[in-house]
Amino acid sequence: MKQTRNTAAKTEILKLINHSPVALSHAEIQSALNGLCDRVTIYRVLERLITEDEVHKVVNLEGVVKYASCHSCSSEEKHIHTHNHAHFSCEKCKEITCLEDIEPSFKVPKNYQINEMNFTLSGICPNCR
Amino acid sequence: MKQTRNTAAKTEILKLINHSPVALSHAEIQSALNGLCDRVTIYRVLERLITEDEVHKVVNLEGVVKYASCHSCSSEEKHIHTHNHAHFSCEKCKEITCLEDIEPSFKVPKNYQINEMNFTLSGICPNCR
DNA sequence: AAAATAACGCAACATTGTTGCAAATACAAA
DNA sequence: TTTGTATTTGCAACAATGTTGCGTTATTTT
Ligand SMILES: [Mn+2]
Ligand SMILES: [Mn+2]
Ligand SMILES: [Zn+2]
Ligand SMILES: [Zn+2]
Repeated sequence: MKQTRNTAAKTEILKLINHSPVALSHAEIQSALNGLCDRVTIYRVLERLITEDEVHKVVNLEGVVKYASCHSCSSEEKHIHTHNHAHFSCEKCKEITCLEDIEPSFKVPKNYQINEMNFTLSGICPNCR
Repeated sequence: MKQTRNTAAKTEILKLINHSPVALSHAEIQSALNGLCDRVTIYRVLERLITEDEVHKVVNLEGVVKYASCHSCSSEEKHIHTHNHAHFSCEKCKEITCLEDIEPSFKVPKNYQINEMNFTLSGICPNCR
């Protein structure tokens, strides 16, 4: 398998995501980086960070893609990585927060092979009320 | 409130969605309509159908927006409409199916006001295995 | 130091979704 | 049936997001 390198772009992007309490969009990351690298590079770095299980992708109810760090994923078990926790998407401030302690229970549908799950609650976050 | 009219575009789009076993994207609807109307009109009709609670919007794990009919929503209770059922997103054929009998249980997060939920399972659908 | 590999910038393109405005249409009232 | 009007549509223009190819730069290995 192809090895990976640490670059300024990758370091800064990961730092941004790790230090943010909410999930960040590509646009938000780009403006925070302040011209450090090209927007295509941001897409490619995010892709890399996901395959390396450093961050995960979250999509809100409107289809907006955001990226969040993997707090609850211990580094040892990163290869068996699944983000089976819930997310909250605020309708007012549009922020996405990981609700890492919420694991929904459900009956598994017959004949379907389930690999991942996305459980997103939306409404108003504590800051907005 | 503003009244709504029945047009050829609206009728055909609703028929398409109602007769499809899986959720349809704007692009799929457009190609099925075969030039019946402009693509902007499709967006506007879909918006209308959603506010009229005829269809609902589903977003898959990659952020692709699709539209599905409201089978389990009785016409009487359309004004108190919430789609609190799960969806399945196939990683192979990319189809989205409503799993209308699956309602997940979870503990409500404190301080968050929940208005909607999106519970999407993904993996391989029965047709693809 | 040289070769190999990984990451990058840039340009070009595709897809998705939005907005303004004038023309067409649906539908209810006359 | 005709008329009036609010609703819907088409078109053009635009914005946002994401992808690809390719030549250049940077990092790692030999
Ligand atoms: Mn998360
Ligand atoms: Mn559904
Ligand atoms: Zn908020
Ligand atoms: Zn499938």
